[in-house]
Amino acid sequence: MADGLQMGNLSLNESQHAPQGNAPVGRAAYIPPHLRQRGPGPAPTANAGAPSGFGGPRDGGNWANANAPNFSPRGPANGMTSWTPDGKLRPFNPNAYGNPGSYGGGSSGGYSGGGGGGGQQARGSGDGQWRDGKHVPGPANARLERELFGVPNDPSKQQTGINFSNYDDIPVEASGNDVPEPVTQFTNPPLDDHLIANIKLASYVIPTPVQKYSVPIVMNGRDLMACAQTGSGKTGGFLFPILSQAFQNGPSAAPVQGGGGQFSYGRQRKAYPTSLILAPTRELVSQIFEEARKFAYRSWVRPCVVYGGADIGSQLRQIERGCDLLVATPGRLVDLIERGRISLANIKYLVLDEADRMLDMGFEPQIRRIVEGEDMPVVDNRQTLMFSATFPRDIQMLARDFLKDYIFLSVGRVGSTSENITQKVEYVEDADKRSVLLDILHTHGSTGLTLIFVETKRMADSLSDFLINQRFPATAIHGDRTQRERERALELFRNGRCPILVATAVAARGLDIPNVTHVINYDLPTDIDDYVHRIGRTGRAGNTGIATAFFNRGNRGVVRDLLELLKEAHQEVPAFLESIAREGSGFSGRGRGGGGRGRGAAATRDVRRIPGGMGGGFGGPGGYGGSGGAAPSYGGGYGAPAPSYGGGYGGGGYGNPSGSSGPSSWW
DNA sequence: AAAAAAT
Repeated sequence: MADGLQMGNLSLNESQHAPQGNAPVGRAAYIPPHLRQRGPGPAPTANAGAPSGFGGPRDGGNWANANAPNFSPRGPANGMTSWTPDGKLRPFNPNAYGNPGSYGGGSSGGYSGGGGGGGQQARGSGDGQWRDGKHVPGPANARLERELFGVPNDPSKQQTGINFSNYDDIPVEASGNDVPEPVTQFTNPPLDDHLIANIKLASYVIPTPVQKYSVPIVMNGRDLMACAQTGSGKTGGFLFPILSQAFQNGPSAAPVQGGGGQFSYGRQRKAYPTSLILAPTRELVSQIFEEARKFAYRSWVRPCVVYGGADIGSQLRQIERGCDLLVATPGRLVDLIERGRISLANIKYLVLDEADRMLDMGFEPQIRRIVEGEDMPVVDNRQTLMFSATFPRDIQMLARDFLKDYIFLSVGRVGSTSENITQKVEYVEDADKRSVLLDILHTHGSTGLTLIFVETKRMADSLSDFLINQRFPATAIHGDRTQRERERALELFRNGRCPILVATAVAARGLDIPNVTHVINYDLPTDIDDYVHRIGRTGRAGNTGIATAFFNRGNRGVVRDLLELLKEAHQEVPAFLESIAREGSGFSGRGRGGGGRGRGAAATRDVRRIPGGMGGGFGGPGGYGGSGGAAPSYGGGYGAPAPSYGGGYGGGGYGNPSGSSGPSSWW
């Protein structure tokens, strides 16, 4: 569960929002970067008021009568009787979802999803179906419900999440053309009743700020570029509207290539998901998948997950049983496409989660291949949502190529204003760290879990070794350990048998571990966002937490950001921090100027509306630093080092990655 | 600099 339980009251501070388009009045209509090279841009296909989700009746038709011969391979039963290959009526079989026998049939449609006659067709336990143009939810399933949603009052199954008060003053800024009004509740309209029921089961009470905006944006058929981090509720932010529309509109009616015959009996089947969610790490896709299972409970939508390092055979079997919503890491997905087991021809919704991390990890070629090099519908024929913690230039390029007339959403840091976490910074030289750590562990007592972050894998090993020698129940997690070891370490930590976990950045983000009462930054990260994520492992679910950081001059690169953060969160600021911050009066180490940060400002800005900027927007000299911004000071920072801006990007460097438009002559 | 990721 990446994005957690919410409770209590959330009141957005409306004064901090700018829901309606922020483009200065009087300026020519905004043309998003990705359309600028395409001449007079085509009107976006999806318009407000006419959601096109999930291949619903794009032409205004009615699903019940949809004249759509080829449904997605595991599409609606459509009221047809199901026949086996040898012409017998197939008996209802709850486990035989989409039995192969039902494909490849006659001229009329090539597909009959089975389950006709009397029985409701179920897949796995409790799943629903789409029939006669209507959503028929499956029966309740107590066991599955417990598995998905946990047992009330059972701490081991307890839902954990972000403390609700953390959301109170998260600023959200939306810009772009015709930004829809945010919603304030999980209600119908706009959300589907079945989805709302599942949201209730998951104990989500009120939408998080990002959800308040993303729900109407996505449901109005708009593309979205959201700068938000794990923990902001962004998983629900895209799952809610996507699933809601799926429930209301049914499976995709997009033409399936190859004709009906391809589904003849005995042939291996290809999956044609309607939604694709890409994320960088295995842990992340697993978490997203688990969320999707919750909100797809009893619905016709069957979520699947694929990622590397796991047995591909079982993943294939899962896909064969039906795959409407696919959560994937890029590498494994490319593999499956190459094997001909997945087609993207029916994609209606594409989500890139943690896009900046995916690029950091070198996934751009795979992502471009998936989005532009296979059978994915073009940008106008799908809805694309991108999420990214930062908005550096390579992400802007991606947005320009993958999105159309998008709405830019900027969500402030979660936890930056949290007072549930008491943050302490101690001055500790490297040589003293071990003994100070022992002091802390001795005095902190044995309540709760302690998570210790270090910068290197070697340090993780040596420190956990040291602690074990000192008779502390410690273990370690880092990228050089096998997946098994990682899972084992996490499990030991979770269940309290090893209440001390030494971790590298692998555990900093996304992982949701309940009952962490103390986070120790034995080594501070160089990126303040990492720090925020790390301390966010504690103070969750209404509990308080302590975050201790060991600081010395080696960390002066983050001193300014750290200082700013502590003040923002109303934490005590030690005097040595102030003085070290004054020492290094020059750069703050990472080129993050004043700009878009600080004082509760949203994390990032919509570069499209920088004054005077659009023309030079993407990189005229001095470029997107905004009006007159000299290169080094560069406004927002966006997490990239200052030197890389400059004029750096003229001519060759930029190229034309998508190949979708003319070469270097641009606006 | 580290981490992560298809085999």
